[in-house]
Amino acid sequence: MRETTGEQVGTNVSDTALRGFVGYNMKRAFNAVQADLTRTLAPHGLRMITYSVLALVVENPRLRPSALAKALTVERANLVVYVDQLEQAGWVTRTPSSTDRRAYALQATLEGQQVYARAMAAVRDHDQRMLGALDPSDVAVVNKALATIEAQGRSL
Amino acid sequence: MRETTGEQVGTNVSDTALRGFVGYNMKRAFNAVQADLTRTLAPHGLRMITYSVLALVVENPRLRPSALAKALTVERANLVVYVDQLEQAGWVTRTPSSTDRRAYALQATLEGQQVYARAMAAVRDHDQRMLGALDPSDVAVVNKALATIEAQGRSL
DNA sequence: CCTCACTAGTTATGAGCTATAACTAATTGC
DNA sequence: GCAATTAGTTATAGCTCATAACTAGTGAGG
Repeated sequence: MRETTGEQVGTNVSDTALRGFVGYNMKRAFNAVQADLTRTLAPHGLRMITYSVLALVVENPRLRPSALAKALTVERANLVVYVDQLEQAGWVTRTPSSTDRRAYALQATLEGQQVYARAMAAVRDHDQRMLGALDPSDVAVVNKALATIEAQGRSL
Repeated sequence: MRETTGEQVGTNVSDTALRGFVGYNMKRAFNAVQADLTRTLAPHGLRMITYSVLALVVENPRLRPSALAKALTVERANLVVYVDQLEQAGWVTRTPSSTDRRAYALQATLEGQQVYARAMAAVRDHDQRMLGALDPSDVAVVNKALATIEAQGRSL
């Protein structure tokens, strides 16, 4: 005979109310992804945000910090710190703009490009690891839905 | 004639490499969701995490902090602070366990349940706001996929 | 029954991400 | 030319997450 005065102690804790919200599922899934991605990038000397910054700099030569901040939806003030770190690592350079003396052009050094290429391969593996159990068509649906949700949120 | 020595300045910044990763899309979408949800909960005196804690306490009477931490995948050490805040607000009580003198039983006060009910309604609106543009069948796919990704991540 | 490993809850601390305000210098619009 | 705006920066603060270390209580084996 089980007592009814005891406490919830096992794994039978109900979170059905929260599971109904996409935000809750997103947070839980993202935490798991983030943990694995952080482990994946650490050996390359990168974090999620610095990896993203490096990726855009490689992909968009002579990118301006302000454009970069806008593209990543990051505050310019915070971006400064990320670029500082990449610059100190010798992977990104700030060269004064030839047309606007307030602005800089960001560029990846050769070493920065090599680090990025290696990290990119590791991230690809990570992505496969996280999505291995998913149907490719579902992945497409998820990516599209996430983009839609993002756009919806930005418009508020 | 456009000069080719200028910097990327407009909205034509490419992030196609990153867009291929679910983690990147998840982070961006989640940031948007989080921003709106934070605004939604603030008037109720709750944050995302304290709302989640309150929800599970309401749903699972006499829940133990350790079981709660496990259910939310949160460190016990951090949970203490969240419960402290809910207790100080008068929404949750800690009563000593009758069977284990180390443990406590968490319970929502009447006021806690009322706050939760009001917040729940607001969160439901928020959820609708974020998902309004999505096909209901896609939402189901997304929720299932997120749960799968989460489970995959936890197994690493 | 006594020791020892383990568990529940807690405290303290640090790192990382985000947001905001305030500042300098340069540009642009009127 | 002057005002408003923009680019980059510095400083700061709040929230989340992770870890270590501690106290107190439990439980299993000898």
